[in-house]
Amino acid sequence: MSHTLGVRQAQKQRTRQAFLDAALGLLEEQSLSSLGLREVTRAVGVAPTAFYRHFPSTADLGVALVEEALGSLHVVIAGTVSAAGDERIERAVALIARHVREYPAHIRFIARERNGGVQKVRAAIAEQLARFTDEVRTALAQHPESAGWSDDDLLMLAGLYVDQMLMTASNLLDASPEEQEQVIRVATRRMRLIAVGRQHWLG
Amino acid sequence: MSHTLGVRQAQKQRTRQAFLDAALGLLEEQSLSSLGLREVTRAVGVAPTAFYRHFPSTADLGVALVEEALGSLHVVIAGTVSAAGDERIERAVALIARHVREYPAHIRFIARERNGGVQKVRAAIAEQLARFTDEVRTALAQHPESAGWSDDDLLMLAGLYVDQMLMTASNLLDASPEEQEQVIRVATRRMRLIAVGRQHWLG
DNA sequence: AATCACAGAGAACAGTTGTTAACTGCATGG
DNA sequence: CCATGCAGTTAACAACTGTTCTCTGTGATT
Repeated sequence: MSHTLGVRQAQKQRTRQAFLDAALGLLEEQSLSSLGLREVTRAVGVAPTAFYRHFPSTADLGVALVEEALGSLHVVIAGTVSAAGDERIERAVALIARHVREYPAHIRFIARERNGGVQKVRAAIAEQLARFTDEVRTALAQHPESAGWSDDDLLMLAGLYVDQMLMTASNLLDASPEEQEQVIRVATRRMRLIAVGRQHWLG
Repeated sequence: MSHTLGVRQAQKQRTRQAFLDAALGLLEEQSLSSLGLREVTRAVGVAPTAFYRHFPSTADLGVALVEEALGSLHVVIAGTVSAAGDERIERAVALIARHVREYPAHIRFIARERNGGVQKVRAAIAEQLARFTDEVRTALAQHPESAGWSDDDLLMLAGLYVDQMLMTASNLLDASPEEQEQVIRVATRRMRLIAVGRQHWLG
C-alpha cells in the first residue's frame, strides 16, 4: 500500500492544491501571462512569499495546471473513442459535453493557453495533446474500419478528432444554455462528415 | 475621388498605425490581457497619455488589431475556396502557408486571442470568423458538388474548413522551417479526407 | 489675422508588481 | 527529547502600472 504521508507534507499538498484552484478561478477571465503571483496568494489567503515554496514562477504553476486539466481528460478520450454501436458519435459528443459541464475552468484554461503567451505552458499542452492523439490512434487502429490504413493516416485522423473535440468543448463554453444544443448538433454533424470521409478514404 | 485628408489627420493616423504595429510586435510573446498601456507607448516612443487620444483602453486597441488582421485574410479565404481544378486543396494550403509567412504576427494574434482573456476581443474575432464562414458557405454553394446540400450542412462544412485553415496557420507558426513541410502534408491530407466525406455525404 | 480644436508632453497620484532578507513556529527524524 | 528542516510570515525595496490634470504648440476654420 501507499506510504501514508505525514501531517506536514499533507498540509503542503493542500496549500499547493489551493494555489491551483485559486489560479484556475482567476484564469477564467484573464490569461496566464497576466496572472500575478500576488494575485494568486491573495486569493488563497496566504503571504506572497509562500508562493515560492511551491512554484518557481507562475509559468510553472501553469504547467502544473496543464497536468491537472489534461489528466482528467484521459478518461474522457478513452471513453469517447471506444464507444461502440451506431450511436458512437452521439455518445462521444455527449461525453465531451458532460465533461465541459463538470470542469469548465479546465477546458477554458487549456483552450486559452494552447496558443497563449507562455512558451513553457504551450509546450506542455502540445506534448500532452500529442500523447492524446497517439492514444486515439491506437484506439482507432482496433476498429474494423481501419483495415488497410497506414499509421500516418491513422495519426492524421486521430489528430483531426482530438482537435475537433477540443474545439467543440471550447464552443460549448462560449455558448449560452439555449445555444448549447445547437453547438452539439453541429459538432455531431462535423464528426459524422469526418466519419463518412473515413469510410471512403481508401481506394 | 477620395477626400485628401489634412496634415493633421494624416499624422494622427500614422501615430495610430504605429500603436498597432508596436502592439502587434509586443504581442508575439504575451497575451493582450497582459499588455500594458505604458508598454505600448514606450515602444512607439510617445508619452503614455497620448494613448488615450487613439484608444480608450488596450482592449479597444485589440479590437482594432482584429480588424486589421482579419481584414487581410478576406482575400486569402476567397482565393482558397474559389481555387479550381483537381489541385484545389494543394492550392488552398499553399495560399495559407504564404499568408502565414507574410503576416505571422497577425496569425499569432488571432489564434491567441480567439480564446484569450479579453471578452471584447474574443467577441470581435468570433464575429469576423462568422462572417468568413458565411462567405465560404456561399462560395461552396457555387460548386457542383454542393447540389442537394441544405444551407445548414453547407454552413457546417464551411465552419469546418475555416477552423481547419486557422489551425493549420497556427501550426505553421509553431513549426520549425524543416517541420513546416510535414505540417503542410498533414493539413492537406486532413482537407482531402474532409473532401471525401463531402463527396459521399448525401444518401 | 484671430480664434479654435486637439495631438501630444509633462508631472504627479495612489496602487500594484516580483523578489530579497531575516524571522517564527512546529512537525519530524535521530 | 532535542536538533533540524522547512512551510509560511513580516517588512522592505525599487520598479512599474493606469489615470487625472494642466499645459503647449500648431494645423484648421472663419
